[in-house]
Amino acid sequence: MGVTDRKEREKTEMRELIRATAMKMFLEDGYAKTSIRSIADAIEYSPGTIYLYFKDKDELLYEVQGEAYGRLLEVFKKEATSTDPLEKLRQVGRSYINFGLQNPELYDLMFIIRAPMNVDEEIHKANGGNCFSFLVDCLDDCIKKNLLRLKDIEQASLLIWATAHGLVSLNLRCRLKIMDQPEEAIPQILIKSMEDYLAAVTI
Amino acid sequence: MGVTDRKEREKTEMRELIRATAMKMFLEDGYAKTSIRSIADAIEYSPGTIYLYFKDKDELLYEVQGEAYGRLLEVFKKEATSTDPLEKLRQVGRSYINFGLQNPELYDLMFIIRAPMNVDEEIHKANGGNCFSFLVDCLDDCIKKNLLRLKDIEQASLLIWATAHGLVSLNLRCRLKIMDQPEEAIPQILIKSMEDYLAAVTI
DNA sequence: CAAATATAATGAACACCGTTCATTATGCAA
DNA sequence: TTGCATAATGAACGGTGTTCATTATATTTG
Repeated sequence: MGVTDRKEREKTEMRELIRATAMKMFLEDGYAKTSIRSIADAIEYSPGTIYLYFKDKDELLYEVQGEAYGRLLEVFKKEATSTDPLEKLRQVGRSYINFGLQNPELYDLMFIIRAPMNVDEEIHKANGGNCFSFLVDCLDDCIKKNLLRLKDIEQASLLIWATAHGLVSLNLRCRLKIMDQPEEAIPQILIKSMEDYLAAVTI
Repeated sequence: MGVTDRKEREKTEMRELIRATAMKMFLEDGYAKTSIRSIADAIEYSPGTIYLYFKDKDELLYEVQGEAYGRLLEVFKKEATSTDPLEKLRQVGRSYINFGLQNPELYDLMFIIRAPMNVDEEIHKANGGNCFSFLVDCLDDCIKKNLLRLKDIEQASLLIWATAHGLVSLNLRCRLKIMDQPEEAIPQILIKSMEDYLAAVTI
């Protein structure tokens, strides 16, 4: 039965088309401003068709989230390559912040947007797990070699992630306008802050 | 003309009624899930009436934000009273995190929600300025007495705020489910993390 | 090949949303 | 009491996510 094979292939292709289109539109206009209707328009299908391939808009979000986490992990692998554990940690920090600054809508959808993944934590572990592991492994090296003031790996990972996320997300929500800094200076300030932070926790 | 006085009083009272009702509903159900219609319902007026007192839903948000910042500042003043600058800093950190954990919807609306304050930065400075100043003053003491590894006050304020915000907001968005920790343990982990962080940047 | 069937796509409809505005009701001044 | 300014209304507009009876298409069967 070559027919059922083709059918299945067509089905996954259609799913892929919707996913890719959604990704593109989320990236450009953000999740909230991208409507199911507009996605349907873009692929020249009717709105109802989307629902034959995805349960709801959230499922589309999860799918795109997965891809986004994949991209972040790729960035880590490409940019955090130092053999010196501390330098590698600094590279991870820089990469994370740059990723957030360069892909604001993607970052939003990965870490800030509200979606009921509150319940389904498995999806989320799978999605973000690899990225978090990269950080944990990196810190593991540093702590084992006694390079940091922080001793608990999980707690240290949480702290460093929280700091980087705090910097990026406060900026994305324009909360740094409270400081007297020009717009253009912000990226460097964030990077510098992260580096100062890492320096402070380094022995 | 006592009439115009009363008119004016009634007008501000109505505005206040709407604001208070909105505050209550935002706190309970969140900003997104609270509709203008439902606010109108609650005060037994028609939806259109709201627009006689507020330009749009965002203006209502700003108003509530202002009150929320006021509450946070009150918490700071009440809970961060130590004369020891470092202990006071720790108290601020704990208060901030507890505030976020105990008022998730309020925290959301203050720091996470997207609203076009992107343009109007003055509003925001006025709103959050006092809270930020409290932190800055606190840090100023610490740095002047050479108690911290961080030397730039503004950068240090940014870092500490970012760390606390990172911890709270990652938790609010359930991103900490990635770690193998039971739900109940999270508050203590966040507090402990913040304390460990402050300890690490303390000389 | 034709008819029957299974599958895919449709798009109108539903219940919401924020917002506007012509219409109506109200309370005060003349 | 009449006229008028002000306040309140609620239907209407254009949007949203989502559902589902209907229609079109493609495959299998007789």
